[in-house]
Amino acid sequence: MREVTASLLAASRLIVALSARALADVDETLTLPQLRTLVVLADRPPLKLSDLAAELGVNPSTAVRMADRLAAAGLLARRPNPDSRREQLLLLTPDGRDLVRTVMDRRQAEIAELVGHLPAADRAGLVQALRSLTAAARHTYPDSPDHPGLRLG
Amino acid sequence: MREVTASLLAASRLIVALSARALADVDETLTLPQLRTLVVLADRPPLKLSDLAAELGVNPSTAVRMADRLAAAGLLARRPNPDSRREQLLLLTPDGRDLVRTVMDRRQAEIAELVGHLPAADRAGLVQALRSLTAAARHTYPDSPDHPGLRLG
DNA sequence: GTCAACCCTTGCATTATGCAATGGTTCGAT
DNA sequence: ATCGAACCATTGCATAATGCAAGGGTTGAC
Repeated sequence: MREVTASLLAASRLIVALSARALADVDETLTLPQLRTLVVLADRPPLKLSDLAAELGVNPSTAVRMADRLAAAGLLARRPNPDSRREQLLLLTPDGRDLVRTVMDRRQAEIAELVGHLPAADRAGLVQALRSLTAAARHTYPDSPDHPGLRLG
Repeated sequence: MREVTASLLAASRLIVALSARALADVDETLTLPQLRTLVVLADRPPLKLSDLAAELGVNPSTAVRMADRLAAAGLLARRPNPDSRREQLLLLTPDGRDLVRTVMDRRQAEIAELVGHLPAADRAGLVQALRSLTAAARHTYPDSPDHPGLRLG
């Protein structure tokens, strides 16, 4: 059992490190929270600020400032909601969308290269085992209202 | 291939979330960087500050302030190095050691519970596949002088 | 004995974060 | 219709984490 957890932790560290590297390779200045914000906003209809905050699991004030910085960097745009003057809609600019796509592609490539070194049998076993694992997580944590970080795609 | 990376990313997110939860369950106030610092210092002979900084991959000034905070919290102690007056040795207090052990145990338990829901076959396949993966990483990134985050235990 | 290299520290700047207070907006109940 | 509760974004204040640059003490080699 100790072996399982140890290998899981090592693999997780590895993926995190590769992800961080993919980000750094694409843009030295963008931080991880900033990327996370952009990712949440990508491929989704415009979000109002409070929904973004909820999605990220942070305080609204944090989301406000994050939006400030990303807007200043030209990656995000604020639009008034025509249906409600107290709300504001956030969406990515074309630059923001491009950046997200580039980083994601890069990460995909980094991980793919790693997995490419794996024997085919291990590769199949990996998918099978990890699917089981996230399924088990879904079972253990049925739905995570208070754990926004736990997104089991 | 897309499947493999997607499942890897999902699993990594899961492990990270569980780790964060284990920490929060044990101590609401301790931050992740602080825990990481304590972990580096645990089970190791006293480190001088510059070595700690190198181990963490941060600027020495960051390590100084981290040590300040952890010392203020009673988790870490500074000792003059009898062999060199310009150096300083950092080590955990008994409280610090206890805290690290508690958090690690908790994390271990969280992950173990998850893995416990896995069919035995998947469990074996998981270890095998993850071992292959970290082995592949070792091959792809022979030794990581500039990637202190990449510890393939 | 001098000077370069090393070590820790501190000042300054920036990002990320939460809590509390505030002013504007919406909506339902009266 | 209006009044108050709920909602929304924002800002002030505090703290942690981080890097860069400068500075003062210490060591060691030459």
